[in-house]
Amino acid sequence: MRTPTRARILTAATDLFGQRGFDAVSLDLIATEVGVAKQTLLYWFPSKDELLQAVLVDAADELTLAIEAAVRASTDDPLDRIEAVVRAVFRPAVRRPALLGLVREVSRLDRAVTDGLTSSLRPLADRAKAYLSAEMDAGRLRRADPGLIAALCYATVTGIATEPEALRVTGWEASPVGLRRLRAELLAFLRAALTP
Amino acid sequence: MRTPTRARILTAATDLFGQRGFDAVSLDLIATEVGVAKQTLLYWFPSKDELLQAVLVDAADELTLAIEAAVRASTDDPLDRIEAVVRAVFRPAVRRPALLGLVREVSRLDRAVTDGLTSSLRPLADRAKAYLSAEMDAGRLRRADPGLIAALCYATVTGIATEPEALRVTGWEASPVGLRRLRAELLAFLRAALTP
DNA sequence: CGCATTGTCTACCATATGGTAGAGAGCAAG
DNA sequence: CTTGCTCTCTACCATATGGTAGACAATGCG
Repeated sequence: MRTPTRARILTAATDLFGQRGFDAVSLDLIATEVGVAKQTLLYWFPSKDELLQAVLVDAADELTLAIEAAVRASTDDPLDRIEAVVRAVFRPAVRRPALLGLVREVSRLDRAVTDGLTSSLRPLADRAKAYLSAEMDAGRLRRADPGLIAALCYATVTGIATEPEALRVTGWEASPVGLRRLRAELLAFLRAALTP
Repeated sequence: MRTPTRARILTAATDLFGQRGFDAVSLDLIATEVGVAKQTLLYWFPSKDELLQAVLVDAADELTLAIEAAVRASTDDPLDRIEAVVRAVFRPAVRRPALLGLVREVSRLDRAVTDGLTSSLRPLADRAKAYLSAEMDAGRLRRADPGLIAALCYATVTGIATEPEALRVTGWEASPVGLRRLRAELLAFLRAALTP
């Protein structure tokens, strides 16, 4: 109960929006989850839309920070670096599936709400593109469209991290060992897809 | 207006559920889209949940048929066959983005509603697994866990097909030529990821 | 103390939504 | 014609939801 109310609202809203989708989650539900009255939510965030906005900014910041830290801590080899980034994204994605689920929710929402998010992610995407392009020129990555490669990697990682249903259909089980195997296969898959 | 009402309701509901999510779409909206009164919907489908169920079954059937046709029409080479399947899924996915969006929506819904869908897709997944496994044994595909490979391919294809936002951030544009480039890169990506 | 600010709450409200009840039009069969 | 069946509609209803108005307690400050 020591955590400030605003932050608790934000994390609860992130989880719920990411798991069930924006429209499926009512303010009352979030309030109950936080253990507070609905009006306290509306005190901190004037409307449900503004709450969503704040949640999106928050999630983008968290992912951006994780990715940048992974990049700085990794070696120069592009495949290692990509692996480090994927690991950095995979960890929070597994701990809080809602986080990436939220990113996917973006495609469902109004452009007006998500424009801020996409524009805040664009620099990151641009840096990734430039980096991939340079490494392709150096012959250390398979030659391809850098932007689409970035999008494909993103799609693979978020797709696999946010769809336990699809994994269950193929017989995968959600255990620690299953998770390790999944991560290992994901990394091998990307490595094979990107090796020159 | 010649199309039977029931079918028109189904396609409208598929598009709307897939694009905006189940909870974001009201019966009134679907009815307006179809050009019919809400009670006509409730005549054909006793409740919103049963409408969803029917929509899911319908979508699964459509995808299954497209995939099976592609498999039958393709050569024996596994990489060609996978390419054929991806093309078969990519085409309806582009024409009606909602179709795959709907499949992804499944992870948000109650297990009770989606159990029918997953169990109807399981035979397809099992056949894919067995096929991949055999081809790996024959040395024509990179050795890996067949189930997870199937899931990864699925995640990549649906991820890229259902998230125009992510593509826009990386500078991609939604034109016929952009679409062809995207498909080409997707196929090259998968081919590289699966080649021994 | 006086008093303004901050944060949380109870009490409402207008609207939208899923769903019910039942009427009526068109039509095929007896 | 009449009867019954299929299909669509208008008229409602109960509930849930996002949001407003304002009371009440705590806290910090002159």
